Amino acid sequence: MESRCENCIIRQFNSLRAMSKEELKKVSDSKTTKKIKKGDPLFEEGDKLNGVYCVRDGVSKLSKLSANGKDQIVKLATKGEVIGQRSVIAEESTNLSATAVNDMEVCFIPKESIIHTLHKNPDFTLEVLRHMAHDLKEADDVIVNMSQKTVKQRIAEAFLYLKNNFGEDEEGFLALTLSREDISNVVGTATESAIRIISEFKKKGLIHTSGKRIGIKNERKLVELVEGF
Amino acid sequence: MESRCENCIIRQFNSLRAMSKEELKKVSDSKTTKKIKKGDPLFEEGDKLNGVYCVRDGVSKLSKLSANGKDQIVKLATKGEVIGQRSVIAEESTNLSATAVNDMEVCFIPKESIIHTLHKNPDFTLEVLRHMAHDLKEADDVIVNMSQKTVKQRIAEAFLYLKNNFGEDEEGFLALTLSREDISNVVGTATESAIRIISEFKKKGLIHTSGKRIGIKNERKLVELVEGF
DNA sequence: ATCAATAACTGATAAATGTCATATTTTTAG
DNA sequence: CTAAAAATATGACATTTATCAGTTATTGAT
Repeated sequence: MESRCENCIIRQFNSLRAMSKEELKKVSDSKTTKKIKKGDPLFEEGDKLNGVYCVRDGVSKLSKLSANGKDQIVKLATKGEVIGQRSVIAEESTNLSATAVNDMEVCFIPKESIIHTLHKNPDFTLEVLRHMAHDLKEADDVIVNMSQKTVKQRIAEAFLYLKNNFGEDEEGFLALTLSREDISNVVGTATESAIRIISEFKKKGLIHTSGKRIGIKNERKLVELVEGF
Repeated sequence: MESRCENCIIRQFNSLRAMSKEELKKVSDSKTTKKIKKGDPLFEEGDKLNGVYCVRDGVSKLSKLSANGKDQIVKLATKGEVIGQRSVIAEESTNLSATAVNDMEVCFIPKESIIHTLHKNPDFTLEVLRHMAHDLKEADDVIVNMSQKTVKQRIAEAFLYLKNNFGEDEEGFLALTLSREDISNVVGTATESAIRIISEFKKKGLIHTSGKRIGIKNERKLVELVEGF
C-alpha cells in the first residue's frame, strides 16, 4: 500500500505542502510506510531521530517521564501532523516519547530530505516555523491551564478538547477513547483523582459512560465549569 | 545613544546573526531604541504587534492572565533575546503580555524587515526556527514541572534557574530580584504559599534573604529537593 | 524625615488533591 | 468460554495548597 506523497491528501494539512515538486519526489522516494500497533512506541525520550513521522492514520501521544515516575502527555498528534520535527531541527535527541494510542499508519521521512529543503526552500522553512509557532502558543496555554485551573476544570476541558478535535461516534461517545490513566496523564493528576471526577461528572449528568468510553451529555455545563462556576 | 545593529554584540546571541549585511542595514535603519521603566508594559495580551523587540538590557516577564485573575509568567526574557517573534510569524495578535521586571533598553524592529527576510533568507528563517524549537522544548519541560512537581520543588527550581540564568551579585544574592508575587506567578501558586515556603527554606538554611532579595545558601540541598527527596 | 501605600509575612482554617488499600468490572490470552 | 490479568471504581485518610484575616516591614512620594 505504498503511495506517492505527491498524491497524498494528508500533506495538505502540514508543512509538506510548501515543498516543490522535485523536493516532494525526493521525500517520496526516501520515505517508508510503517504500521504501529496500539500501545507500541514510535520512539522513546532520549532517542536520536533519523527523521520525522507523518501521521496518515491513528493517534499518537507525546509524553515525557517525570521524576516521580509518571508520564505527562504533552500533545496528541493525529492525521496530518508531523512528529519529531523539533528534535530534527534542533539536532538534539528527542525530549518526548511518542506512543500509538490506537493502531497507526505513519510515513517515516529520513531527516536528510527535510534538512536539505530547510536550507534551500524558505517557503517550506517558514511553513514549518508557522506550525511550530502554533505549537508554542498551545504549549503556553497548557502551562497556564496546568497552573491555574483545578483538576476538575482540566478534565472538563480535556473532554471538550477530545470532542472538538476527534469528534464523536454514532452512539455519541468521544471518538478517541483514552484509558483513565491516559486521561490523568493528560491533565496531570493521579489516576484515582481522575476516576473520581469522572464518576462525579457522571452523577451530575455532564457525561455518560460505557466501559472506558465517555460521551458528553451536557456540553454547556462543562464549558461553564471550565470557565469557573 | 542610537547605534547600528551591525556593531551590536547582542545580535550574536539571537537569530539576527544569520542576516546578510544588507538585511541588517535595513533593520538598523528602521529600528528604534526605547527605554522601558521597571513595571511598565512592552505590550499587552491581545495587542497586534507591529514588530519585535530585541532586548539590549534588563529583563522582561512574559505572562498570560488566567480566568481566575492571576498572571502566569511563562518566560523571562533577557539580554539578547527577541520578544514577539511568535505572533509576528503567526500573524496573530499576541497571546502574552510583556512587562519590564527592571529598567530595560530594547530595540523595536518593525515587522516588515523581519518578514521580508523570512521569505528571502532561509538561513535566517532556519535560525529563528531553531530558537523556537528551543523555546518549545523548554515549554514542554515547564508543563511537566507544573503538573508533576510540588510547589516546594517548583520554587526550589525557580531559584536555581535564576542563579544559572542571571547569576549572583557581589553579596551573594540572586542578581535578578523578583517580588514574592512574581515568584508565585512563575511557579503558579498563591503568593502566601510562596512566601510560606520561602520562610521554610530560610529556616532550613537553604537560602538567606534581605528584604526582597534572596540568596542561595545550600545549592546541593535545593537540587536534591527538586529531584524529590 | 515622615507618613501613606504597598509588599512581605503569619496563623487559622477550608478545600483540593494524593496515597494506600481493596472491591468490582472489563479485557485479554489460551 | 473461562481464568487470569488489567483496568476501573470507591472508601478512608494524609498531605498539600488555597483562602481569609490580620500584623509587620519596606518603599516611595512629599
